[in-house]
This record gives sequence, C-alpha cells and structure tokens, in this order.
Amino acid sequence: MPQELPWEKNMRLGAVPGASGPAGSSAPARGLSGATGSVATPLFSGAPSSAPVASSSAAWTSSSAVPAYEQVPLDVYDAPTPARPAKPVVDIDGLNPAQKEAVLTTEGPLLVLAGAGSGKTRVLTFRIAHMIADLGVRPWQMLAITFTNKAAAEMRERLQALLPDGTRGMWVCTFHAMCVRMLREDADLLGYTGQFTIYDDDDSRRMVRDIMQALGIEQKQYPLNMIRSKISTAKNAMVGPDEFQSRASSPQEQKAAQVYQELERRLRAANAMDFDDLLVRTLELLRSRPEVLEKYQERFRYISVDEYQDTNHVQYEIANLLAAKYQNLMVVGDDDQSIYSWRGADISNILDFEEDFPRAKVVKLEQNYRSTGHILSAANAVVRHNSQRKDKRLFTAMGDGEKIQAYQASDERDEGRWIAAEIEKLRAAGTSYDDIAVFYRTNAQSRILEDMFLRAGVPYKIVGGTRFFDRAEIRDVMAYLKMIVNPADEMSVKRVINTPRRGIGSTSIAKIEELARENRCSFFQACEIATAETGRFSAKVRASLADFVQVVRDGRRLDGELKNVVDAIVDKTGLVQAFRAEGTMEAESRAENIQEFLGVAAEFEETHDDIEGTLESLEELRAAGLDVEEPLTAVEPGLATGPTELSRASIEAVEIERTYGKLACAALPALLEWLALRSDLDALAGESHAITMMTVHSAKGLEFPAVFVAGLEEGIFPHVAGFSDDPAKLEEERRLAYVAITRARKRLFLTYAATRRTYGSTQANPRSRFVGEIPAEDIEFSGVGSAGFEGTGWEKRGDRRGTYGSGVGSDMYGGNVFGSYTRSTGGVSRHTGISPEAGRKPATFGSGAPRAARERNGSLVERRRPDAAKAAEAFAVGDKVRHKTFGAGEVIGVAGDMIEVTFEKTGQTKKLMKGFAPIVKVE
DNA sequence: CTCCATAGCGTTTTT
DNA sequence: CGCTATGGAG
Repeated sequence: MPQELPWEKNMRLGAVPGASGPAGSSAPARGLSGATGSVATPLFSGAPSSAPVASSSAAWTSSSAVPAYEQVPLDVYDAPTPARPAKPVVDIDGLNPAQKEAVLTTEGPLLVLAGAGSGKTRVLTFRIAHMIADLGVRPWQMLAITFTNKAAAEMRERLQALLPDGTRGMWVCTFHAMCVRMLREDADLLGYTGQFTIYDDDDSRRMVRDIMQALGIEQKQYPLNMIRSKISTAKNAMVGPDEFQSRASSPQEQKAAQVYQELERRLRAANAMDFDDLLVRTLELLRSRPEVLEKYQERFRYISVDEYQDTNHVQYEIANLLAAKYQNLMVVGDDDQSIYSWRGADISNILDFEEDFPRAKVVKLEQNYRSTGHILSAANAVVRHNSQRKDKRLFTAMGDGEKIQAYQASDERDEGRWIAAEIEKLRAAGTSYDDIAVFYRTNAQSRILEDMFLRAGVPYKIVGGTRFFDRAEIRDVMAYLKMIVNPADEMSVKRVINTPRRGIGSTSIAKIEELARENRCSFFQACEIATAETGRFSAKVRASLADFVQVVRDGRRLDGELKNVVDAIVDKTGLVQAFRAEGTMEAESRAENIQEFLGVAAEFEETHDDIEGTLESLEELRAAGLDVEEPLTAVEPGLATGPTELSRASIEAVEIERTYGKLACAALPALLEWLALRSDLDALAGESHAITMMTVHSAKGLEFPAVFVAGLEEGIFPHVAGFSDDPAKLEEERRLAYVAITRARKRLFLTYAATRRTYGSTQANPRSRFVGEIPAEDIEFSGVGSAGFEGTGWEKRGDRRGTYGSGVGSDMYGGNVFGSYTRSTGGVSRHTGISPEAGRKPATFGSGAPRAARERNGSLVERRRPDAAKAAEAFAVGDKVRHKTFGAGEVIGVAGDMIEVTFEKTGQTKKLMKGFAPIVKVE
C-alpha cells in the first residue's frame, strides 16, 4: 500500500555534501548585522559585495570574518537608522524544530512539505527575514513567488513588519505578475512591445470565437471550450501551432490546430498575450536569451515558491531556470492540497524536485497549529481515502475541541436557514462575524445562501463570483482604455467600435476588416483609412469612425490625475451620455457603475504601490538611490547582446507613436495591468463585521475559527464532473474536501440537503461520501435524517414533504442505500448497490413538484423578523433605504413582495423580499 | 442597423 | 433557472 515515498526518502539526503552552485558562486556573505547605531554610509558602491565563501551552512553562523562595512545596517530610506539588536533580529525561538530547520536552511535547494496549518507562511517569512536581517542578504536578491495576489500582499505585509528597515527591491508576487514584469522589460526580444495588452479569459474566448467564425468551424460540432482547452494544453506543453498541426490526430485536433495558428497570428498582431502566454513567453524568453536569464539568475540569489503543488509545468520550468545557477530554491507544498490539476498543476513537480536538485534537503512540517483534534482527525481520515498520496499524519497539541456538526437539511433553503441560525448562535456566544466563513463547491450555490442570510439578517461578504470588473459597462470602459494604450489591440477596438451605438454594424466591420487586409494594417488603422474612403463607406459611417478614432488621438494626449484622465476618456466615448439618454433604471445604474470605476482609478493611483509597483529593476533601484552593487558577472544593461528582431508588433508600435503621439499618461497602463491580474480574492478586506462566503478553492490558504461547508452531497461535492470518469478526479475532489475541513480552527459545520433545486429541476442527492469518511467519534449528526435512521427516516420525510421521497436512504447508508420516487413514473426506483458507485444517480423531479406547505424552520424566520413591522410599509421607487449588510441604497423597482435596490457601497443591485430583508426606509 | 423574441445553452474551480 | 447568442422583423 505505501508506495515509494520520496517524502520519506529525502530525509536522508539532507547532508549530501556539496556547496551551493558552481564554483566561485558568490552568495553574499554578510554576517549578523550586529553593529548598533552606526551611521550608514553607502560603502557598497562598486565593491564586489562579497568574497567567495563556501556556503556550507556553517559559514552563516560565523560573523567574525565579515568586513566591517558589511555590518552597517542597510538603510534604504533616509529615516534615522534604528539600532539593531545584537542577537538575530528574527526570533526563531518560538518555532518548532522542523520549522527552525527550514528557516535556517538558507543555502541550496530545499523542499518543505508543509501540512495544512503547519505554519508554513510563518516559515517562509521568517526565513526571508532571517536572511535579510541576520545574514545580510539584500532584499533585491530575494524572489518570493506565491499563488495569489492576496498571499503575496499578506507576505509582503508580514515581511515589512519583521523588517522595518525595508524590503524594497524584493519581488514578492505571483508567477503571473513576475512574468508580466519580466516581459514588459524585454518583450521586444520576443516580437512584442513593452506595451503589450493582457487578454483575460473573456477576451481570449471572444477571440477564439471570432476565429472559429472566420474559419467556418461550427461551434456545435467543435465546442469552443474544447478547442480552447486543446490549445491551452498545447501552449503549456510548449508546443507551437505548427508542431501541434503536424501532430494532430483527430479531426478535433485538426480544427484546434487551425484555430491555434490563427490565434497566435492575431495575438501577435494585436500585441496581446493571454494568461497562458504570460507564462509560456517568459519561459521562451529565458530559454532563448541567455543574457536575460543570467540577469535574473544573478539578481535573484534566493528564490522561494509557495503552493508548489499548484504550479504547472511551465511555472516549474521557470522557477528551475531562475534557480539553476545558485541553486537556492525553496519550494513549499502539500500534495494533499493540490486542487488545481484541472488547470495544469502537476503534483509530480514535487517528485521531480529531487531529480532536478539531487542535493535537496527535505523538511516536513507535520504539527498543525490551527485546528482542534476532532477537526484534524476528520481531515486526516478523509484524505487517507486517497491512494495517490504520500502518507503523513498531522498532529495537534490542542485538545479535542468541539465535535463536527453535520446537519441534513430538507432542501437548500433549509440549509441556508440552518446555517444562518447557527451563525447567530455562535454570534450570541461571542464569536465575531469576521471569524465565520461559509464555503461551497460552486459559485452557483452562493445565491440561495445569500438569500437566506439576507432574510436572517446575517451580514456577509462574498469573495469571488461575478465581479464588478466583469460588468459589461466596466469592460467597455476598460476596452477603451486598452485601445488607447494599444490601438493594435483588435479585440478591444472591436468591442467598443459600436458601443455606444454609432451605427457601425457587422457590415461596416466586415468592410473595415477587408480594408485592413488590403493595406496590411491593423484594424484600428483601417478605421482611420475608412474615414477617407468615400466610395465604400457612407458619410454617416465615416463621421462615426472619425469620432471613434479621435477618442484614441485625444486619449493618448491626456495626462494628469488618473481619475481625471479616465473621466475625460469616458466622456469622449459618450458611454455615460448614452446611458443617461436611455433613461431606464438599468442604464442609470450602469452609468453609476462607471462613476464608481473612476473611484477605483483614483484609489489605484493613491495606493497602487502594492504588488506590481514594487517589482523594480536593479536600474530603478539604483536610480532611486539604493546602493545596488554591480552584478559580478557582467550583464550588459539593456541587453546589448543578441539582435533585436523588429517584429510586426514593434513596427506597429513605432508607427502608432508616430501617428497618435506618445501616450502621455503613464499611470494608465499600470492601471490596466493591475486590473488584468487582480482578482476579487484580493479585495478580501480585514474586519468588516460580516461573515465570509467563498468557494472552497478560494479558501485555500485561509483559516477561520468557525467554518461551514454547505452542499456536501454527491454530485455537488464531489462535483459530478469530478468523478464520473476517472478516479484521479475524485481524489482531487477529496483533497478539496480536505482543504475545506482544514480551514477550520475550532468549529466545523457540514451541511447537505435532501433535495436541491438546480437549474429549475429538483434533485435528491445522497449525502457526500466525504461525510461518511469522517470517524464517528468526531462528528455529530442532526437534521432531517438524524431522528429515525434505517428506513423510517425517509418515510417520515416523504410524508412531511408531501408525496415525494427525499432520495436519502438512511443516515447510516454510507452511500449504499438509496431510494427515491420520481414523478414521471410515480413509482419507486430503489437502488441497493453495494458499491458506493451503484445507485448514485440522483433522482430528478419535475419542476412542478408541489412545495411543502409549511417550511420546517418557519419558526426561525418568524423569530428573525424584527423588521417585519417596518417592512410592511410600502416601498416606492426612489426611496432611500438602509440594509443591515449593504448599507445605504435606493429602491429602483417594486414588484409584488419584492423590491429591487441598488446599494451605494457595492454598486450592486439586489432583489429583496419586503417582509424578510433587514431593510428600513430612511426617508 | 437596431431591436426584440425565442431558442438554446451551460453551470467547477482561477492567474 | 438565468443568461447569451442567434435569428428574424421593423
């Protein structure tokens, strides 16, 4: 059963002799910065930073041989230098032996296998802080890669707290942010310009759709997503369009290859990269340009990668390349938390690590500091059902704590109500809303929960899901901005050429495309040419196009405060005017959203020095007055080596600047980049006095004192798409469950519903197998199925719910017994399969099934209706209201018991029920 | 070219 | 069920 476990095997490898990197490698050997209160004088200038030093770890414990100048505190800012304590700045006494070992292993390859809640972020930050504060490594030699922007921000924050003397020059970012930064600098070597546009998923989808249309490929026969995923797979395997074409075996692959070819061509022509490209091109850059690779290898002597189990092959290659020279690569991961294989993440990266770095030291962190006993035991038990994993057991020194509460709801609304009630109980017992989270498998589930919380008056915030920046009007504004920054960006131009309506329809667009082909120019330039083409275009169209083109000409010239620039551009586009003219509520709210976007721009300008802004080049650091020493190996600045190919994109870029002038507002591209790489996860604010709702995926890396996991039903979690075909996917679902469980510190609640409405029809899903995998001593059951097990249960439930069976056998069924009625037959279809797989087909009821007259938890609703009296008052359009969660808002529509309200803070529109929503009229 | 209706679709997770 | 893409009428 236990297979070869590299995890174990590597423990022996720690002491393999060998210094770090090639001979003559020069890890900077600055000793303890023990000097106190000395005045910093920049003595580094020009001096080689370090004499070559054998980099066995012993070298780091001795500071005696360190030249005096090395001990000067490094004060990158002009503020008075605080006195440094003589002992290590970073206090590692509070760490356990394994953590200490990881922190103190600063040289050479290091693999940290960090179980959930084992303090890995602490180890990561302490290790970096230790190196900088105690060992004299310069911040700009440090590269720390994380999986999300949020994790990067958090890490940066923690480091700043640990290192008051400054962390400037350190790159703490996601893979994607790092790649963008590198590509911006040297894009010309790849045939792009530094101003390249980033196509998000939607842009790229639309482009593929356009291409398929142009090539006459039927979406019915070749689904868009299938084509896209084939292309993505090829890209990530570094297989170019031509190679892919020659390898294509199936007709699907043939078509995909055609699309791939054209996609590549268009992306290049548009000077645009999609998310895959960001990684793939960076790897291409590093591979094809030794001087670029060397530049970064020399700079980033110490690299760490968090969430290593979630890196895909290209990311893995990039990390390995960057670390190849000095071999100071630390990777942190946990195979049990690998939940992104669908995105190309490859657990085998962890396995391969030792092959690439045979000297790798391996440290295991197995003590969990997060969860209490029952929770940890449950997590261990569940994940042990996976066969493809390295065996390990997390332990905790905390007590058993509370048992896990499992609740079977009658339906998804009951589930939401129950969770809301439990939240209020926790709250009454002193738990803050901020300490409570509700997780679900799919975003679609959030809706009902939201609805129920709204009624119960539980304040919540949702992380992820549909985002402000995904709104059509916001994307329109962004497309205008993108177009101004990069007029070659075909998708953006096409998106807004007729938004607002300018009378330029598909016929005109086809004609412009034709013009572009004839003149071998970009679509945008063809628009310009068209304004003079009296023969082909009507006067009206020509005038419209002239206006349109003028947006770019004027837009590029604008400078000043970013908000004002964006405002002026928006004004030129006529978007807001068009909405206002429409006069409908919806249009009004869209106009307001645009207004809010201006606020985002303003905020960005004030605070944008968070992530991307901190990725400075050595030149920039030097220019800022930092004493960045010259690299030992001469790397010509500006990449003198190698010919610079003049690609079509660069030619076009030169052309654009000549025609439309230089882009005046430098903050504009910065804003766009920030928007392209940000996710709503990043917006997860601190205290807001609200519970947090998110998908399990989003929850990775977070922890909460109290956690609810909703929808633990077969088909939902594990999701249907996850286990029908192959067991590996089921295992990933199980890891996902493991992640969910291990987010909880003290309280864990699992819920599942006997029936659930999905897409109009009701289905009865058996309880998730994952619940059954939790040892009985760790969990307590309640709810519909808990009273009479073994048969009587569902009869009662059937009764209570009217005619229809719940689809749940007994609570002890463990997935083995499953009975249900279906409406169409009216009969019973009873499955008594022995294997968990048998009889797992959910029964689908007709959507017309009569609803139970009385809802089970009706009393709850009654109790939680303090606002009922006020709510009875009539609402009218235009009323100002205040909502317990959403704050101030305005009624924009009334229909029966429902009112529609837009909220100022979020800009979102919600449909609320008069009698239930915790909402009052303000005036 | 724009608007409207209807059919048809997809609904896992995210940088 | 809710959204969007598509097709036909004005």
